[in-house]
Amino acid sequence: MAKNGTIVEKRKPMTARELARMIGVSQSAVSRAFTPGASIAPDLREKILRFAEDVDYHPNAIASMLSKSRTNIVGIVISDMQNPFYPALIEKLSRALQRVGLQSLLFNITRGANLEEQLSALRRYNVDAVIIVSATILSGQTLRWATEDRAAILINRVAEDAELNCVICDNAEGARAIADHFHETGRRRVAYVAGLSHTTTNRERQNAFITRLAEHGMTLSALIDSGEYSYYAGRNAALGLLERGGTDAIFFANDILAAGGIDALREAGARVPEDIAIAGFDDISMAGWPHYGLTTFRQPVDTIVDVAITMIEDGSCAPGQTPGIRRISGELIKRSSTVGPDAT
Amino acid sequence: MAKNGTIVEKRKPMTARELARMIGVSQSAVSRAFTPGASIAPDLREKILRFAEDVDYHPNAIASMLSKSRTNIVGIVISDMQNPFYPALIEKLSRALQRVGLQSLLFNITRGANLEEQLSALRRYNVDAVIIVSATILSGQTLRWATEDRAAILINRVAEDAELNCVICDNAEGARAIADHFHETGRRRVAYVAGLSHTTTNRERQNAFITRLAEHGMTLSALIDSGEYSYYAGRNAALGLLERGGTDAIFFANDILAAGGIDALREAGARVPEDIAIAGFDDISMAGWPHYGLTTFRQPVDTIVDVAITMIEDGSCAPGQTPGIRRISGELIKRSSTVGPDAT
DNA sequence: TTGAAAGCGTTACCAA
DNA sequence: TTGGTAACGCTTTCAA
Repeated sequence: MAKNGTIVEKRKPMTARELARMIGVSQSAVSRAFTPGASIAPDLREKILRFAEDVDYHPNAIASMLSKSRTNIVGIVISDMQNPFYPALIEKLSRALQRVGLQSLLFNITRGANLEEQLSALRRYNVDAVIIVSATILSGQTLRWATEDRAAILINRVAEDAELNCVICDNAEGARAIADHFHETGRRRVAYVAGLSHTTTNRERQNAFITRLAEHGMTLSALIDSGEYSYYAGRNAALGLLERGGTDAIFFANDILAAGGIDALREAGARVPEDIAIAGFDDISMAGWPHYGLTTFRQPVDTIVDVAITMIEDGSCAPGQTPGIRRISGELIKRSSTVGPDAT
Repeated sequence: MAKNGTIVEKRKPMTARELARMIGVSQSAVSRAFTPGASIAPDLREKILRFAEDVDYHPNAIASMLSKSRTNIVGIVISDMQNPFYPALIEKLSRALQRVGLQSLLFNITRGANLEEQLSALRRYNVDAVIIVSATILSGQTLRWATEDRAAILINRVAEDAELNCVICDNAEGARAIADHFHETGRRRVAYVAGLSHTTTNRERQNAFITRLAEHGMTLSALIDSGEYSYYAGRNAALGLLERGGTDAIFFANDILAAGGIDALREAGARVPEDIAIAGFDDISMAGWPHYGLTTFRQPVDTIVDVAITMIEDGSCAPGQTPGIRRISGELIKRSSTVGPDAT
């Protein structure tokens, strides 16, 4: 029973030295027992591990970090948890990292506030690697500062100056697939709705899409910058397009925009896909809900995560290595928002 | 220019000792300069900090952890990122922690796999506190193991044996508010759809709801355990209830279930709220979308986060303190899923 | 294979 | 207020 209100002393965990003394071996031996591949007799290791188990000894990771100057921690920098794509990505990422013995230190940065202050812990904590999944906010300069002298990977955006490793869905491929699909399904007057127009992600999708439209001889009926990747931004953009008229298909820069677009159009009395076909990008889980049935380009999240993890493990994203961009192929997912409910 | 493929040595960061030598002061002085409230002459501190800035010296947090045996890291244990409520909570939580100088180490646990292994880093890394926001998965035993000898807070669930600190929305209050609201709006044959029926969260909502129905003399037309807190589970439950008939209102244990319910009912031709009123719990952002207009009980997420942070800061969740349950009041949000689009 | 001992970069205590 | 020095708990030489 806890002593009423009294601060009970936190029992200090056992150290390797204490354990060693108990068993009658050197402290080095204990360290080796816990170091895979260390040169130690199998039975000695066995014995030490058994004892450790009994007395509930666990090596202190902090002390280990200090002497190895390796933390087994990767910093994950994120800014946009509103878009469901990111929580889903973070979830897979952190799981995959855990599987290879890495922990995720979360940096949820806030627009406007002092970024270097928010990210200073990234350097002080000596994380082994930084994974940046924030498509927005971070300027090239901050990016360089945050990743200086440290393994770093950008996910879902590319660095302006190609000085950093990037793992990214092939946005151009996706945009072209959407354009082709619109073309095949007989759409001719097509609009594009950007999220944040200046982001690399948006530019890649937008440029490839517009180029492909031209190649097909289709008309870009409108080009809207919705200002943010949000449901409501999608609604507004769609309503604007509906009012203006002359559009029979809309490609939204991502799914959450498209979801807003679909809802707004239907509420306004337009039929999707009969009057206007809608496509998105990402394939968040909501896109597959019967209510939306959103045709979209599925980001290869699993592969992206795998590639990133591999780069961390094999050191190819370490500082000093020449950085590169890895573009991963995605997949067009056709659903009822473009082809109607009776499609294959 | 990076040397082609060569591993460039990672420039080792400067240490306090080196900086001290440069300036001609003791290493202790450097440490004090960076320690708020340490006894050091203001101008000496000034001088040291200025020098540090110039040569880009930053105290090594790892070393500091080792000697202070304080990490400024809190472990956040989560398992259910599918339900949008949790990413939103995590986001606010991590931001609030950052504001008080704490970093979040993420533990994304997977059902079934060895939990102690997944959580072992929680102990090895000596996190200052553990915040558990996983409503499911963790058994009482694992819970105790993970939080042993360590500051810990459960968010959104209560510990079976009240041995842990809990910060939780007043589920009973919310459930009663929903029941009252159904009553006021003339509903009489009401169903309850559980997520995971055995979770404390569900039990609190379910029991309070059913009790209140009885007090109002209303009929519990059905009690369904949907098996998981998911959109599709909500759909199935709703369709089942529709087919069975005899229900004019449904209280879903959370919003994501309710969203599935609304979509499924409408697709099946039922009118919401005219034929069946729908209410949820949480008030995730989607609930406010015009398409759903979901009446729900808003969890006081900001307050929950604030209370949790305060408990960590003032040490009231430290081991040895007598733990307690903090229930925070929420707010009923009336929307069109119960009162129609023309409500106030 | 084993043990002793020197770091790793701080903080904290003790004199000065 | 300052500087010297012993922890903090591990990893990693270097000898044995």
